[in-house]
Amino acid sequence: MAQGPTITTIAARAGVSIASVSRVLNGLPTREDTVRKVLAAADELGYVPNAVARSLKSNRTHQVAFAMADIGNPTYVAMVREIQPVLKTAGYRLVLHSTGGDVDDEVDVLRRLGERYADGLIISPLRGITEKHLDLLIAARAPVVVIGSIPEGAPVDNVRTDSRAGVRLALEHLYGLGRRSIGFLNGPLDTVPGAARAAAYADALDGLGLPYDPDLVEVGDFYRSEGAEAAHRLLERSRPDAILCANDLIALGALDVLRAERLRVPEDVALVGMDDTELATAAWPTLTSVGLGSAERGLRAAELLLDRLDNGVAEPRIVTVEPTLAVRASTEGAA
Amino acid sequence: MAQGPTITTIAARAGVSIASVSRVLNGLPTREDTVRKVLAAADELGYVPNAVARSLKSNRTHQVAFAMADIGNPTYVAMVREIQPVLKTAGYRLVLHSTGGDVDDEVDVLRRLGERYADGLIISPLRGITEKHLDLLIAARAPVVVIGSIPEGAPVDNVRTDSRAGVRLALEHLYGLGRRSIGFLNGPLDTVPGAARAAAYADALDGLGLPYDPDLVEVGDFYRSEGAEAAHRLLERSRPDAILCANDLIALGALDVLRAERLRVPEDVALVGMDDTELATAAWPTLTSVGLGSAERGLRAAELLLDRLDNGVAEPRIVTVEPTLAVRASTEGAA
DNA sequence: AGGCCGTCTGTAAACGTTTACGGCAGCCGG
DNA sequence: CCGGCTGCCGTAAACGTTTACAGACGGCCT
Repeated sequence: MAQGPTITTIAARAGVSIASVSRVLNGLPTREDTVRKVLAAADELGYVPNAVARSLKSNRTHQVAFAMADIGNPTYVAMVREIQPVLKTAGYRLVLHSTGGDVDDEVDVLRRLGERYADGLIISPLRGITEKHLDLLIAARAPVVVIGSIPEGAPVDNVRTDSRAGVRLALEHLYGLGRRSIGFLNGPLDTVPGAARAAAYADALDGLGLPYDPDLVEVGDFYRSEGAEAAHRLLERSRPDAILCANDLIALGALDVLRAERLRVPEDVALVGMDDTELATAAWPTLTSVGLGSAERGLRAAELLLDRLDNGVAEPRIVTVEPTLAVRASTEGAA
Repeated sequence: MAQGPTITTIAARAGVSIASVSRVLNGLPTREDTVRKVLAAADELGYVPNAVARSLKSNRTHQVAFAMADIGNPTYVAMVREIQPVLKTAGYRLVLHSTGGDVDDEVDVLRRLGERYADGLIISPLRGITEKHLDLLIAARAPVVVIGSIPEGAPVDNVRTDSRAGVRLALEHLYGLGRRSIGFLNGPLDTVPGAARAAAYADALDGLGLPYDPDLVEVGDFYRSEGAEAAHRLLERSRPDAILCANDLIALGALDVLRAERLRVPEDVALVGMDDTELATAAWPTLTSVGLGSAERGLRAAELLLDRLDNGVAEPRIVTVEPTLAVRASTEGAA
């Protein structure tokens, strides 16, 4: 594992200056036989340019960071899956941060961006943009794209989903099937998705002329076991004929409980998940689920960032991804 | 987005030399009031050290790369999920490469490691270590840990799973349940897992005194739809009383087909998946699955790499992770 | 009082690139 | 035959750090 060759080594061997070596390697116009000598020397030495030195000079790392709460969550996997190839094609590496949804961790990522280890950042803050975030965002020395909603006037690109429309899609679908007592299993209210979905649920009920019944709402966390517990609590109190879950994992938990209670899905209770992940089609009955366009949000975020990296400053842009409803057996009988 | 402050800026403002600034910021012994002046200046300027310059000097990037075929595959998600926190705790960032299982891409990752953008690499080559890999591995200027099997004597750390034992666990379980006609839906034979599992299947049958029947074996790809197609082909020819699938996705595909054919699971056909992912418990009936310790393999790989980064060279080590069998409803009746 | 030691600081080199600038040789035209 | 232009090339500076080395200064001991 000896120290690798540098352009100095090559220059010595080829009998030229390091400037010539650099020029040849970068394809700048050079006399034929100089090119030959340099390339030969580089080849014999197995030269590989040092990315760090290059970055220092060019002020470009060719890296982009992506920060999200938990790579175990299929939503984020979908995003990464879109982001990665786009970056790769454009010649960027992907640096992955799992913050666990911790605000301090998120802020830390933002601050660290000042170390210039990456040319840009895509961040999906679970707890939303706090004051601390905002200051750092404004002062950030590299472009940032936020996935999720941001405060008015924050000076960054933003990709969001219309979760209000998504919830409305789900409730209208259930309403159209004749369901009138529609429960809701939500995630924590102090998260961005949790808060947004709570508001959207109340809104959509209102739009359908249905009353808001607190007994039909339970809050847990975005995991299966917590979803099951929440479903359990809900069913102890009330007997809805449909349940909307704030993500597919919660819906799986609810499915477990419904099965244990010998309630048939969808005959007794129709079930709708959110995020439309692979889990929705793995379940039985397959889950109707509201797709919030995770993959597309990832894609658009990457595109926005690359555009900004290539073309410099521009007005902050906001992209909204439309939700979709994938109707499956958990609301419409056998698949 | 003005150019950020450097130690030179700080030095000017504090009226000291850049060496003093560096010393203060690195906590080297310095006179009290110099420390104060420097820290004050740094604070006022909002100084953040430049990671690239630091890397150039120290020859450490504090980054580790992880290369695998597809981040959409739950197996790799499990690995990343373990690798990330370990690296983070040790002060390393994670660079993610999805190679799509393409050999050239994998080789490229290995070659790029020479650019020194990362201090080490964890790689899980889908197609195995070819000659090209091997040369680069030997010449690599940074430590590499390979997840999956490697040729004898390759000079790198290695974390592997005993898939032979895993397959044996599954077949013995099925045998114990009285199944004697055990089909096998495999992935491509030119992948490492595919080849290993094919051999293990033949082996385990032999160990149980069962004949190897080519009609009971089908090859597809490691995806759900391909698994379904393979299952379909298999069932057209033969009527096994159990099917082992080379991963959970294939098993889901098989489940779809069995359901369509009105074959009951597990009464008519017992079904076993591999990898023991989240999908296994999302399915219905829940899937018995062979756990190949993806999470643990990721963890151990990260530990090996960090150890090598901290403590320099040592003999190449091989860690083997034992498989486990999670027995669920798809082989043992109602959950 | 002089020398010495210890503490702190500044100068400068180094990490591996890219690139501005000036020099040199060769060629052409006048 | 000389001046100037063109085409290549080498020298050196720069990116932002860390760090070896030497210098400055004060205090203490003899």
